[in-house]
Amino acid sequence: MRIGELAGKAGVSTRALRYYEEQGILSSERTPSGQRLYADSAVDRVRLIQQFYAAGLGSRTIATILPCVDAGHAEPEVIEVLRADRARITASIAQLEEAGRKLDQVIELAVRPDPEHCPHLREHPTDRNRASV
Amino acid sequence: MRIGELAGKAGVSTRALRYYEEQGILSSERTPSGQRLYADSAVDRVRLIQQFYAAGLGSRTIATILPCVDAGHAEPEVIEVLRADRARITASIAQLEEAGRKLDQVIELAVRPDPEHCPHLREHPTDRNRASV
DNA sequence: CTAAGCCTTGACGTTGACGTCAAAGGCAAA
DNA sequence: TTTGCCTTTGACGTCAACGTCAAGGCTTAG
Repeated sequence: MRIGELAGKAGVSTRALRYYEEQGILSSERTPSGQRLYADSAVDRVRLIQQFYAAGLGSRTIATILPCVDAGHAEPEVIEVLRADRARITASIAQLEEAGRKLDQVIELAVRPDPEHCPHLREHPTDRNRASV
Repeated sequence: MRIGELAGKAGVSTRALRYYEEQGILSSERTPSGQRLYADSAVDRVRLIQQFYAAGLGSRTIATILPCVDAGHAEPEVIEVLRADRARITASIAQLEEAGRKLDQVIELAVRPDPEHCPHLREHPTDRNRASV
């Protein structure tokens, strides 16, 4: 398949695909005239790349990881990199969950401004004491 | 406290603090000579801002959220924004968890290249059949 | 053969959260 | 008063993952 078809199937732009190749995380055959050709497996590969990007990993890291995915093994020092990124992801999740809880609080407070659950509302006395939900 | 002290206590750069003010998410008093002065509470405020940034929220969004945090209530349309961001965070967490699982697989495979758990290893026969963990 | 549509490389633009440097003024200790 | 560190505004730099435009070549239906 050529680049446009892959882009359509994987849900990314052709620019992105060329960028991935530039970064060494996606390879292609070439027709005699120089057009890129991809195997069907490239669709899954691109989706995997997208997933790693979504996890906050950069091109460099992904370029390190993908060969391990393919080979099924890795050098010890590379494994350390993998573990480090795994830890980063875990930490990111924790951060997100914490921020999510904070946001939930704000939403809860915003939706149901109940003074009972909101001590600091009394610090800024407004006309809310006359408001009845 | 002045900007340097706040930066130290909150663990960010002075540039970041000025940027926050520029974005309208952090306010300060000024000395007659124009230097910024912050209350002790600014430390927590900056940490909260950092947390929201870490959650992938942008300055604009944070500028929308913070007044709600302070006021303890919000307009219905703002609440929708909050919910939307909450959903984004939830989705991000799911993405991260999925990527984390993928990475775990890779690590597991890399650490213990056991053909039993790794069918595709046989597609690329190497000398691993003589390797003993 | 020719027009429409897909492809190529090259190169500059974008966005966000700052980094960094410059020139100047403020502040406290000696 | 001098020294040295802190602060100010302004403005340009950075980095990543692309977007976008340009000028031209390939491909295929008619």
